[in-house]
Parts: sequence; structure tokens; C-alpha cells
Amino acid sequence: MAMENNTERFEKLLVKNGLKRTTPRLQVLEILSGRDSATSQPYLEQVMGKDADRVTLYRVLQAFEEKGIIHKVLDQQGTANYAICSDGCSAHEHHDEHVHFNCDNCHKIYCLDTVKIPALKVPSGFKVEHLNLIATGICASCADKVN
Amino acid sequence: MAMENNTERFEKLLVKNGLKRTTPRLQVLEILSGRDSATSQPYLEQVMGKDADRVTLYRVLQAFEEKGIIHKVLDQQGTANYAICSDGCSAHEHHDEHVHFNCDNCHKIYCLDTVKIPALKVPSGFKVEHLNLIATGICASCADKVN
DNA sequence: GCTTTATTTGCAACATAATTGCATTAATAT
DNA sequence: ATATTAATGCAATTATGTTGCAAATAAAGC
Repeated sequence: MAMENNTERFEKLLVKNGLKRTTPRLQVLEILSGRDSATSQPYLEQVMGKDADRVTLYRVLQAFEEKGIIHKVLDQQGTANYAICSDGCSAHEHHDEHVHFNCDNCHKIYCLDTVKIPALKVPSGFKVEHLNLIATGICASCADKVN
Repeated sequence: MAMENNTERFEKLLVKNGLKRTTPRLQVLEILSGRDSATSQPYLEQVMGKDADRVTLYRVLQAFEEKGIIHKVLDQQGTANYAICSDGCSAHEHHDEHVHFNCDNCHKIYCLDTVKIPALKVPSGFKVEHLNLIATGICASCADKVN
């Protein structure tokens, strides 16, 4: 049980990014870290309840995204979902070019960190900066339940 | 100049899909067909102006999408953009699994019909139904202008 | 061409989501 | 402990999307 305390880790993360250690921010990090898939903005709003103003949540998420602490994935409905970035991310370069999987059944969004997006041939003249691949279908967990 | 008139083509397209030939519908088809990239809902709204109600536009786009006449692409901001489907599309199966290119400069969305999405290896258990790949960067036209 | 039928539109009302300005509060530095 | 700066919460506003319904319009039948 010598593992570092979550809150401690998050506090360091905030300081490192020049953000103050505030309650709403720690709360968001706690929630996001406790989930195995990306978390939708509406869900966050619901869980935080009256603990934080809706506006604050918007601003916290925006700040985190700018600093590269979290990354945003839009699902097929255009709803924003957020997940904590792996260590490779930074304010200047998000290494979030892994595939996201949007389950049609449970609507969770999984970051498939291990699946890299294959290189792409585009028409000449186009300069690709980022790739964003969302797969939809049935996730492993939902497929299991059917059996 | 023996080429078939646009309006005529569109009227046939509507009838074929069991939709009545109405002014707002023809207008939307005209606008979409006159552009080299997908068209955002807000832009359509602006161009149509008071010619059509906002609600009508929503319904026209929805009907077209259901029939497979157009397809929707969400850009990186989650805004809906629409493009006329290539002939392979139908109500039951959209053959829109080509790459979309979202220009960071002009914000246009191009359908790169010629670029196919490469097959993908996902973790076992996940069943992929559809793939959706959006590349962002600078489009050929914007890259040209810089020179 | 006129009438009937069914679809489509436009309006109004409503619901939801997102943004902005500003005063108050809270966190860090001195 | 105080000063300084950042962050929050509230109120107001704007944008975005949805629903029900009456009026208008398109296609079909006479």
C-alpha cells in the first residue's frame, strides 16, 4: 500500500501546469480517473451536481484541455467526452492519435491506446496535421453480456 | 449544352425517394451541389436566410439523410456538415466510409472519396461496425494561397 | 381544371446547451 | 497576515435543437 495517493498526484499535476489546486478541478480529475472510458460532459455535470456551477465545469474542462491534461473526443452525436491523457500528452502536443471506440449499445467511448491510426495517403496538396478515428460498434463488455 | 438541368435532376432525385418537390428541398440541393466541400448547418441557415424556416431546414436535412441523399459529417467542433452522397449511397447503407478532411484554415470539410479507411486491428471482443476518420490540417487550396 | 388527400411548411413555444461580464471568493506568494 | 492573482458562482444573454399544430402546398383522382 505504498502507492501514492490520488489526490496528491492530481495536486502535483495541477501545480505542474500552473493551475491552482481547487475543489472543482480535483473533483473532475477524481471522476475522470475512476472510469474506464471517456466521460461525457453531461455525465460530469450530473455527477458534480450542485457542487460546481455548470460554467465552472466548462472552464475547468477547457483549461485541462489546453494544458494537455485531458483530451476531448466527440461521439457520433457531437457530444463532448473527456479522458485523462496518457503521459505523452502536453500542452503543445496531444498524443491522442489513438483510435476511439464508441459503443452503439452502452454509448461508452473507449480510448484504444494500443491501436495506432495507420498512415494515410491523401491527395497531393493536402497537409495532414492530425488524424481522428472513431470506430463504432459493440464493445467487448456489451458483447459479453449478450452471451 | 445538352447536359441535363440541375433542377430536373434534383426533382427526379426527390421523387425517387418519395419526397415531394418543394422549394426548400430544391434550394438545399442547389446549395450543396454548388460547393466543393461539405456545408455546415449554420452556413446553410445563413444562405437560405428567410427563404426557409430554421425548423424546415432541420427537417429537410434529416429527411435527406434518412433517404441517403446526403451524409452528415461532424467537424472538430461538433458542428454538423452535410455533403451530397455519391451514387453508391442509399437509405439502407451509406457508403460514406471515406476520409474527411477538415481544414484548420478555411474550416472547409472535404470528402476525400478516393481515400479509403485502412482496415483496423482492435482488441479482441470489440466488434467494429463503422469507421469514421477525420483528418485535420491545411487543404490544398489554402496551402496554395500561402505561396 | 377542380377537388381531395397527404405531406410539408412556418410559427410559436419550449427545452437544452454554451458563452460572457462581473462581483465575490479562494489560493498562492510575499 | 496581507497582498496579489486566479478561479468560482451567479445572472443575463445567445445559440442550438425540438415539438405541436394550423395553414399552405404538392401530387393524385375525378
